[in-house]
Amino acid sequence: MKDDDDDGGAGSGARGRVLESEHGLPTRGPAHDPTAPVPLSSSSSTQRRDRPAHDPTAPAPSSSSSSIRRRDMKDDDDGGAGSGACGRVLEWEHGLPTAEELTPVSHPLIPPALAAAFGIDVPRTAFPSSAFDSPALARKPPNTRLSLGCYGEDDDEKEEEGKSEVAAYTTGACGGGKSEDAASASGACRGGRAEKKARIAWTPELHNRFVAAVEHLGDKGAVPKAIVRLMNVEGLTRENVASHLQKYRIYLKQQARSPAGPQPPPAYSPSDSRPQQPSDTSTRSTCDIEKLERDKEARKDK
DNA sequence: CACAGAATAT
DNA sequence: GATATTCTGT
Repeated sequence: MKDDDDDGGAGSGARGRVLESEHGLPTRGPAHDPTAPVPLSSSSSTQRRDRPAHDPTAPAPSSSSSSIRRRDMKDDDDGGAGSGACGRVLEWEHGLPTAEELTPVSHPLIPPALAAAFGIDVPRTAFPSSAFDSPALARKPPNTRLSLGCYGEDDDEKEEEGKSEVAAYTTGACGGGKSEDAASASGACRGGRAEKKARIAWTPELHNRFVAAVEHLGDKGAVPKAIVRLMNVEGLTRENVASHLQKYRIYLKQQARSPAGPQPPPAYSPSDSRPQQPSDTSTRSTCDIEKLERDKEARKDK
């Protein structure tokens, strides 16, 4: 247990930084490939100081003029929402992110530094939009990348995570003891080995997808594996979902237990809470869920 | 063995 | 408190 640092209580501590992407949306194209798994993204409103200039070698996806925002939609996607957080909650209750929002939400959120480190350039849209034939395949291509930010330490830590990537857990077994190298995590274990998994942050977007998937799968089929598949979020592991699901269920139970309970701030999820309002039962909205549904089926079909 | 779920740890 | 990791049953 020499791990020490780690997140630990850190959560609330100063090191709250997580995988927040750049605050500014990088150059945004209109549409992305619907098939590509949405990279774990998170947009926090936390004021984030910019990273120092990127190296000249880095492509630096973040353009200086990041004022490109497409606000035509009725709702904004990110939950963080730095500006104006007024009736947004209501909006959420109304409709989960529209399908368009749900799927295409993919930005190259890899910190420039990291990208450079890996010698990769954030792929923009390598796939023909009509390539949604098989999302499953889509995730495989060289396109896929870990966008999971690491719950690193504070701000100025440097990423040394030696290519952990997905391969990290592949070796899983690795003889059982796994904490050893992790211990020196912060130090320098260039050896390259499975490191501690960075904590993922369940941003409103992620949670939305999660809820949508769960609800869509139904009580019966809402198991981690299925959920992960439906969500189709790059880097999201079954364990991540399992953990979240566990909590989510507890939350639901509480909700059920106190329907009239005067406990307004349960807010487990900043986004939405329950499935849908009781009002309509006939008007099945064709929304995000549908999209997911389609995706799922397509995938299944494959 | 892989997975889901609960229990526990960080 | 939020997630991760471990444990246990299937």
